[in-house]
Amino acid sequence: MSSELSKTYEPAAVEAKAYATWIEKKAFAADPKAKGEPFSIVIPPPNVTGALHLGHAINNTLQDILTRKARMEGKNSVWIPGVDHAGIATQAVVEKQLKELENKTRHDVGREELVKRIWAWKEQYGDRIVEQLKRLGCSCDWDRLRFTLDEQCARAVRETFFKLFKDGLVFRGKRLVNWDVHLQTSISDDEIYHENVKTFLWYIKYPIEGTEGRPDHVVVATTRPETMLGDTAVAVNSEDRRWSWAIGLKVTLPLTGRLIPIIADNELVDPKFGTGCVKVTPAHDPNDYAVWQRHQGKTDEIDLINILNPDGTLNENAGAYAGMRRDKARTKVVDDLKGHGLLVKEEPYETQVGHSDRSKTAIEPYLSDQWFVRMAPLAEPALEVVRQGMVKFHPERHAQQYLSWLGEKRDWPISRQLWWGHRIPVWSKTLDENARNGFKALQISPKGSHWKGIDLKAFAPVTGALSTVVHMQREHPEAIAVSAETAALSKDKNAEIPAQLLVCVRQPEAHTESKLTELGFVQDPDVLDTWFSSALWPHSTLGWPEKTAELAKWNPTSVLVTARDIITLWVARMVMMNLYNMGENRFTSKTDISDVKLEIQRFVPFFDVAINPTILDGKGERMSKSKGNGVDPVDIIDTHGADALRFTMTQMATETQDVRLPVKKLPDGRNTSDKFDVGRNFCNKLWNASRFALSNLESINNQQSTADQLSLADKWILSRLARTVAEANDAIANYRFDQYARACYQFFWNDFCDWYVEIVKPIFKTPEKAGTTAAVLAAALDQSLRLMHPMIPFITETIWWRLNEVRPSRSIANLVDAPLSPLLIHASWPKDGTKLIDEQVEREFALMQETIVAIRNVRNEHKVDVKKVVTVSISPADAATQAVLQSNVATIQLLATCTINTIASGLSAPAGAVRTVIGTNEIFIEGMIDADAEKGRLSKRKEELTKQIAAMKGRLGNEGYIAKAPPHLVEQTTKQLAEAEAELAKL
RNA sequence: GGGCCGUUAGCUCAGUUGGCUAGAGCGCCAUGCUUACACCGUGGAUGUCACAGGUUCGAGUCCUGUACGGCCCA
Repeated sequence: MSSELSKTYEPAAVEAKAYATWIEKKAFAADPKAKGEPFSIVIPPPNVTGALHLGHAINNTLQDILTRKARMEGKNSVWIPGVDHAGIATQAVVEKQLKELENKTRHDVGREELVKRIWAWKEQYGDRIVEQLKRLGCSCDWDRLRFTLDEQCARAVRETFFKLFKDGLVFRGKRLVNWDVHLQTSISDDEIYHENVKTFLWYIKYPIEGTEGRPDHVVVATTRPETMLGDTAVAVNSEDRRWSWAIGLKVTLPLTGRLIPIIADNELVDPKFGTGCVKVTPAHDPNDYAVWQRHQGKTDEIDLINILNPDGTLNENAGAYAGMRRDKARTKVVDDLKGHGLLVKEEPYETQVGHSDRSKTAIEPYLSDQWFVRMAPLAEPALEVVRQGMVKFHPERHAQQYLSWLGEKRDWPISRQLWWGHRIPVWSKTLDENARNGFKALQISPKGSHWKGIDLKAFAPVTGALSTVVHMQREHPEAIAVSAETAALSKDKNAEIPAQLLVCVRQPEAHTESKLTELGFVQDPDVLDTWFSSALWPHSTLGWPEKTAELAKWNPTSVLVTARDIITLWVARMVMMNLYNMGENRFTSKTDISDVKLEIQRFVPFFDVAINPTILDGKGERMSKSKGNGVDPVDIIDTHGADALRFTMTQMATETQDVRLPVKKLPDGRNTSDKFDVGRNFCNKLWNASRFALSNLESINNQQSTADQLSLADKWILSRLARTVAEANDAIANYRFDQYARACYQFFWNDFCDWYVEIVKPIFKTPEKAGTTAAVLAAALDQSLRLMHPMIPFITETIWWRLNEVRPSRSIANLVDAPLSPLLIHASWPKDGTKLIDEQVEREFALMQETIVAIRNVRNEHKVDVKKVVTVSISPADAATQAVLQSNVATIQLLATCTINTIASGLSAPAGAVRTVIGTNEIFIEGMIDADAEKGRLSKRKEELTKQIAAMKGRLGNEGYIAKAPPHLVEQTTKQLAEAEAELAKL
């Protein structure tokens, strides 16, 4: 299958071949009917218009680590990939293209044609991000790729909407949106830019009714005088003694003659600013709208009057100004106020005005019909599962954001004035007088703007379209649901009689839809927020509402890996919707939960939520296209390799909220960062160490993998390996990916390469004696590859193939279990080898290391030529030390380039030798040129020790310490003190 | 305005119920192409753990406050 490893590590070749092999062998394919404990992850679906960025790189690397490890552990593992249709972003891309290429707007081509074009665009470009994820090495089951707008997801969306509709959890209401009067659509906050505009601040007099000798008017200031036509109150601060007396009185609104109240609102009005009186226009200003909301249901409830048409002209509520464009109306209003002597002054003023990114026109806060999901009943169970720890955040602190946001239970606006998305499956019709009278006679009145459930019998007397719909519902209660809503928001309060009939159609069905159209019903033009479809992701991807094997096996999913900023937008909604849909509507209130605690766990979307850090540039700023500070992961894959990228990302995945990645510009204009060198260097090291091991293993004819005579180094590397496996298990179980990377790095580089490989080199010079060493070397490499595969899959897989050729059998009886597997991706995860951890061995090895380092140190300081063999004698502290050093003389001589002359206690320094001290062992190195250098070092050490001894004596002399510190620590300090004093004595 | 996070070596970050004589990688200095690897080896230098108080025998770690930076929600 493979051949020898190339002399230099070439990631591009390695990666292409490994990925192709996995695909060819269907290595990522999962089968819900296969055995094994379930493990599943659904990908946070990336935006279809997007390209892979570093956020994806880290996020998907971590998911891949979890998936690959679970797979190796023998779990029935699946990673479901998918892409998000990203409503506004995608439509904007295509609309922009339409404008550029054909100079047309969406209105020119029409809804159907635009949607067709967006699909065409998606077919052409939508796979880009998937291809990029593949280059990253993601082991997603690509046959299960989903799109939030595909048929399966659409089915789940319709089903969910229908259920919510029937349960009265979805309703239509008014809301202030950012209205683009040119494009006649609402736009989101992030599509607005603010521009400084030179205008005036106009001060207007509003006469007060019945002031009884006090000031007879208030003065309000505004930059948008025409909005006064929609004023419904004047607000003052109740603490403001200038005006508190006027609360409850009324003013006459100039030009209209309407009487509006003076109300108290301390949140809106800062008495220190301006006149202390603020006009309130709830339908045309977000702050004023908040006032309206605050006063709802209170005694000082106020009206809400919309004075605009969708095209920006004034509507009939503006009286004489109806039909004028907003700028015309402004001039006219100012003139008329002047005429009435109600304009106090005009002050030049500069203010920021929000403009639409797309049409460059000033946006208007505009009250429009929007659909909402009622949060309270859905949020409560979703809060509870997190409070109860059934869904756990990692790091834990992120649960707070989830709980506090969801705790507000603010209704979720789900409609978007777009054409690209799941269209709201509701058909509505305004009821005629006759029908309304029918309702009146039946004394049926919806509560608020929504009304749930129609008693069929009660409808018997009703005729016309209403009756037909009622019959349709009676015949097909599973297919449609009917509801009604009142007409008015404010003024028309006593008319709480259904004005609109709403029909929700469960699944697309031409017959029903045409029938409704025939009856004069019109489908809502809006589409659903993209998050509505992504909220269903953990079950819609698995086939819900069908009762599929996938759903049974893999929902709840094991873990969701995502970014911090998505906790509220997405995580919270998935929890709600999974509980609601999978729990079959049982979990919609708090009272349900206490009864069904055990049951409810089965319906969470995931058990764990792992939050990965945000990657910022070197200055701590978010990476973005406009700033040009982003690093393209694909560039890094090209220059460093995907494994290098992945290693670096893994190492950066700490528990912090964000990590910095200093960005460097390349001459060709691309961005990179030195941080990726860490990953590349590590991969290079792995590659070359493996080449070394493989070439030596090749020379061993005796493939017998028994190990009777393990050397200290053999036992040591197996002990270290066992420790590392334990560390890795721990780290990954706690989503501490950085610790996993660190453990692997340390083990492989510092222990395996720097020590074990170096020690083993001479042994292979006589292959016939290297049988045991080969067995340990092969086993160690085998386990290392398994251990690191989830993080750096390509390179480990490639080396694995070669290892399989060179030395198929790597198990060592009673020591290392290494079952053969043609592909590493399917090899078993290293067994817990904690019984191989040997403290004694590690201590002895450390003693040897310290001795070697001490000699090297002296050599370096005395500038001894690397090749020169020095003569060394050692005076060990005790017999045990002597024995250890004695039995490892060969290794010490090899790694410190020396000849050991004598090891004997009580030895005195040979004439002219430099003396150094390790603990209480004295080491004498002969033939040094400059003896002073060592003296300097030793005197520095003396100083250090003296300081430490003083500190430890101080501690031990402290009664509190002796009395309160744990005995083992006191003992330890005593021992350390004795050691330090002994060492000092030697110096 | 509310909540959360960060501030540890020149840079990027670890430091898990307080026991630290504070670590790693990069960079830096010295030295070596000893055939696995110069994307490397060997050795070395580097810190009032943001600041000010407090608790404690003992604080990078806990508490309070301040400063600076960031994020989320209003």
